[in-house]
Amino acid sequence: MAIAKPDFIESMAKGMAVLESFDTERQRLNATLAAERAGLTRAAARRHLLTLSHLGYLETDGSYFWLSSKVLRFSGSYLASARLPRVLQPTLNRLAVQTQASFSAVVLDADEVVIVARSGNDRQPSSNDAGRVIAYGLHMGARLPAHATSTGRVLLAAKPKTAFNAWMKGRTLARMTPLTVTDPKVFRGLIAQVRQDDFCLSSEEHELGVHALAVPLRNAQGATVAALNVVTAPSRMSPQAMQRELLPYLMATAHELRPLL
Amino acid sequence: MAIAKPDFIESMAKGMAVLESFDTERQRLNATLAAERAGLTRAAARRHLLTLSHLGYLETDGSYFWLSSKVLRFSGSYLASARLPRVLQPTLNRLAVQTQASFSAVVLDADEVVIVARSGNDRQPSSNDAGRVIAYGLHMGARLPAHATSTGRVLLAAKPKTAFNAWMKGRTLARMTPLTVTDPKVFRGLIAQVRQDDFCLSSEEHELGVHALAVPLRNAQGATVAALNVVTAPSRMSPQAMQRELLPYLMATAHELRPLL
DNA sequence: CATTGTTTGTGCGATGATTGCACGCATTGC
DNA sequence: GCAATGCGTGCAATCATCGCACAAACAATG
Repeated sequence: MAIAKPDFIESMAKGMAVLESFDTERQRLNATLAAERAGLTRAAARRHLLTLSHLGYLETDGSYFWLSSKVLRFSGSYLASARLPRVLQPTLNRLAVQTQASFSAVVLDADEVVIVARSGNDRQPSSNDAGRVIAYGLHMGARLPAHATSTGRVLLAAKPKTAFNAWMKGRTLARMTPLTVTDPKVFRGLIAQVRQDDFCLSSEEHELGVHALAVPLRNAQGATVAALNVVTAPSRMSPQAMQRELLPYLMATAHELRPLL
Repeated sequence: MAIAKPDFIESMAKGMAVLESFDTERQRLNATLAAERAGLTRAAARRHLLTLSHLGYLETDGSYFWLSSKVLRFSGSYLASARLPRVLQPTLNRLAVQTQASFSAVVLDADEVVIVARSGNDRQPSSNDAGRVIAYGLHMGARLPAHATSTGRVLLAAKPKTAFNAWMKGRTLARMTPLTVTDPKVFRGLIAQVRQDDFCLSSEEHELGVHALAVPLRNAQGATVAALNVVTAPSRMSPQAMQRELLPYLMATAHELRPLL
């Protein structure tokens, strides 16, 4: 690696790697753990952790570190600036009121989908106060594996064939539940089906007890810019019923949004 | 400044300053603009911008840069990990259903409040489809000036007197609307009132056409850890009606949440 | 169209921030 | 009580980073 890269600040990249090493699974890290997750030496990791906590992005008890609410600053700015969430959020709110279900809009980032707008209760309506929580962890900014989600498949199906093949190349499809499709051949078939149907129904492939139905969101030029889905519990609605009752809402919404995207 | 600071990585701080220079007002920046906002030389700013866009946090057309959806990764991790939003979000969702109003939970960060959980429609119920949008920009991670918001005042009132005095010292209270209280003396009086009442009603001081009512959220040890508020339009509900009809919900919720915080 | 002024991209050598080793201290387990 | 493991942190070498300064692109003006 002889070439100089004066336009790439290494310690910045290391710092971001440290910040990224805090994820949904590992929420509290010390220098040693952060080092191995971020691929740095312990000393470097520690210094970056200290820097980030000085800047207010991390909190610490002296040896362990965790994310502070200051990191929400970035999502706040993104949500205020990006066209997509601004346009989608009010529509999703309306859908939630109309249908009493939970909706998410997502974009694809590498092999995961990222939730950029979200609405609805995470609880099933019920007579008592609580109701059962469905679909854990579906908050703004949450990342889910593309191959095991209805929205991910819709977005993968929207890729040009060559890009999709490149995406598939050498990839193993992680099993999330006993129902996850992990065989590449079967998976390619599913994607082909999505291309035909222009929607995707995925039953308990990402999380047991959750059905999801997704459609692509296209802009006026016909490019798919996001995917919209709705989730329900199988106990509440069969996949067939879901398709019959909720697909029209999704499609109508996609159509409405088209000139705005 | 002869002392060495081996535990503070300067370029990391610069990079974060660059990332922070994208905010709600200025969403697209080139090297020159980012430099002056972040307080760096143009060359340094450019290199950090390029690095951040290589890492996927920014998008660029070659000369201008803007935040990409990847920044949601941090808020996603935070929301999944932090106790506060995890506990509050379901409760806020329930409140929104019960009352048809909009609720936010916030924490204090320096002189701003940060929204860490949020629920409800941003539109007034109405016969036609749209309804009027109230309270713009109240999304997750949004930051509002503490002195002009009901929640901010509740959190300031919860500070120990000495800490509050330190906060006030030399501060000018920015005028957000014609109704914003900007006189320090009057403001101190308001805070004293909040200490007595244990709630705060703020009418159109942050944004015209928005009333807000807030209560503190305390944990089992009695420490105030966040504030919860509800917003409505004055046309829909007078401040008095708001206090009469919604304050009981807020107080009951604060009481319920107490053992969970 | 020429000219001047302004903004932007980037090579380069100097500089000092960054690095990782290595040591000493704290803590745990036997 | 001793070994073993983990952790914090000087220190000097080094190499990434810095900002200058120039070139190129572009804009405005005569």
